[in-house]
Amino acid sequence: MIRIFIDYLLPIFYFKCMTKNREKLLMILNANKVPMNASLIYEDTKDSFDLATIYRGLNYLETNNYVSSFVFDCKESGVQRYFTIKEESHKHYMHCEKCHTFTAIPLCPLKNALSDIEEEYGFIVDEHYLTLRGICRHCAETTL
Amino acid sequence: MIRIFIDYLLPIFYFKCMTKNREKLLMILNANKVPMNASLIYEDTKDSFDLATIYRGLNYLETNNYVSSFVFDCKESGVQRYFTIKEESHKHYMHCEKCHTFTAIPLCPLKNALSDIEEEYGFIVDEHYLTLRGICRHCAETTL
DNA sequence: TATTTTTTGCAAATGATTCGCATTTTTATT
DNA sequence: AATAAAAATGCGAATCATTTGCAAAAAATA
Ligand SMILES: [Mn+2]
Ligand SMILES: [Mn+2]
Ligand SMILES: [Zn+2]
Ligand SMILES: [Zn+2]
Repeated sequence: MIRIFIDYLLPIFYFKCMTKNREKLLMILNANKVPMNASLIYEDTKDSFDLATIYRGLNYLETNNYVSSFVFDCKESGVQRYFTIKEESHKHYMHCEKCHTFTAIPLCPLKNALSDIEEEYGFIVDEHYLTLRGICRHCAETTL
Repeated sequence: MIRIFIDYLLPIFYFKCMTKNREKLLMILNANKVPMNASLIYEDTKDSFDLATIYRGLNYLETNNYVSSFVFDCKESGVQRYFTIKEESHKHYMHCEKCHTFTAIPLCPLKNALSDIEEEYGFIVDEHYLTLRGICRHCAETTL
């Protein structure tokens, strides 16, 4: 299997503890570039490995900073955790409730806002979660 | 039971279909002013009514626009849905991972950003979810 | 008051995620 | 390479928030 990864996003000891399964998970997330949940990944890798292994693998990858995740309540498939490869900058997403896909918002619209809030409320912000829900351009055009 | 509600936040036919239980849910949410999940409310109303009724009541109140909700993954209590009374303007919250409470962010820091995104990506934004996770002022001061 | 509709309590079902444990694979040590 | 120790996997069972079926209770309507 060919290992294609962008250096800067990988911890130094990449090959340490990187099993075939974990690597496959990374490949899938890297190939799709959109947030995927466990069952979506399971589809992608059918009969290749177990769902529990996928969950365990994703958790491992997250605690070791290869991927990050968020929970989202899709009107079609309910509340699930979605995973993405960690990139240079963190990302937020818009979710279309017609085609149920995620689209990345290239730059975080909260840059200044967060430091303002920290200053004003003395709250130390470790993480922030932002998701938009609506109708994507494509679905808006093809008026179903 | 005394009915204290702020007019503007209540649909016109407030008393229609407003059962004792649903009213109690509103009272609790209105009294606490912070996002509460079903079990939290259940504590508050112990032996008064059933957990399933709480869920059903909250769902009713949400579809009828009395309350709104979001899912949040608290490091202590996991992924749960939190409900708040609907106020004039929608609200976002900071969650402290030391005392596990929510604090409202009085004004939404996404005002302009959203219309920019709609314009740039042709995505129609129906809802947006923003939550901050960190350490609140109080917990930061009392260095545990 | 009688009839219809809605809500409730309780128990059982659901669905995403986790966990226990025996087995297999990987890593470290002779 | 062979052996011993450690970590990962598959499978099934457990967990936990939330939902649902159903019969009884309450509320709305006639
Ligand atoms: Mn969706
Ligand atoms: Mn918490
Ligand atoms: Zn779409
Ligand atoms: Zn705190």
